[in-house]
Amino acid sequence: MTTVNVPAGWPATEEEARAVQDELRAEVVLDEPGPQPGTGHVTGVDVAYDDARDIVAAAAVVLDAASLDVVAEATAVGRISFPYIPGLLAFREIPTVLAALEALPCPPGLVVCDGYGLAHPRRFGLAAHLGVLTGLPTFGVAKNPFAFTYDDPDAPRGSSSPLLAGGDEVGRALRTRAGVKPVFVSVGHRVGLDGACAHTLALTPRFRLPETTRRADSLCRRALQEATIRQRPTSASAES
DNA sequence: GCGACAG
DNA sequence: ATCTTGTCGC
Repeated sequence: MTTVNVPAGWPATEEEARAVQDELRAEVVLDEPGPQPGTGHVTGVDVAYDDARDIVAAAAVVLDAASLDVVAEATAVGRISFPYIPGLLAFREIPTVLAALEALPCPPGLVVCDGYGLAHPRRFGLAAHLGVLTGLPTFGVAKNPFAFTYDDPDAPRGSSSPLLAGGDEVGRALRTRAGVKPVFVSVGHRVGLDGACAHTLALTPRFRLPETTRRADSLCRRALQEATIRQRPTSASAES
């Protein structure tokens, strides 16, 4: 596991953060179809917090896209770099996520984020932001519709409906399990929406959420626990 | 104007 | 996100 500090010059206010989004938004690439589902590497990233101790832990888990077997993993911990403000989630997660990705022993391939890409008030959510900073293909899978609207997709797995911001389709509500609440897929960088949905279905053979986010979620929680224990030793850790 | 709102 | 044990069900 690696340790990171908040980058110098990292936005400190909402105004600065929004300005960064408005500037970087122009760098997003939307005209690439992206990698073929079921080939290469697919990497899940996720973050866990301990606000009271000002600690954030990120995890990156690389899966073989065909077998969904774990190929590699890495974690990073740091100080919380930004408060949670809807629309500015990326500034809270990105420094530690970048460190985890850089600690991987192999190329991440396609990166799946926990959150949104273009489905965002300024069309520049976490997945788009991470894609621009790394140059990697990225998309987001969120558990909630945020402030967007959608019609409930048909019950069968694979059904979908547009996720709408006003009149624009900014993503898709995708049913990954028959009759279960859909997930909300949106493009980040260098991947098309059809491809992102195909990848999401390939990553959900058994559960509503993609294996990438499930694996990254459990790993970053474990990393947070270990970081917390190191900071404030318990009797159990002191004995061994 | 106020509240809601990814994690 | 997080607070949180056992328990119901495939």
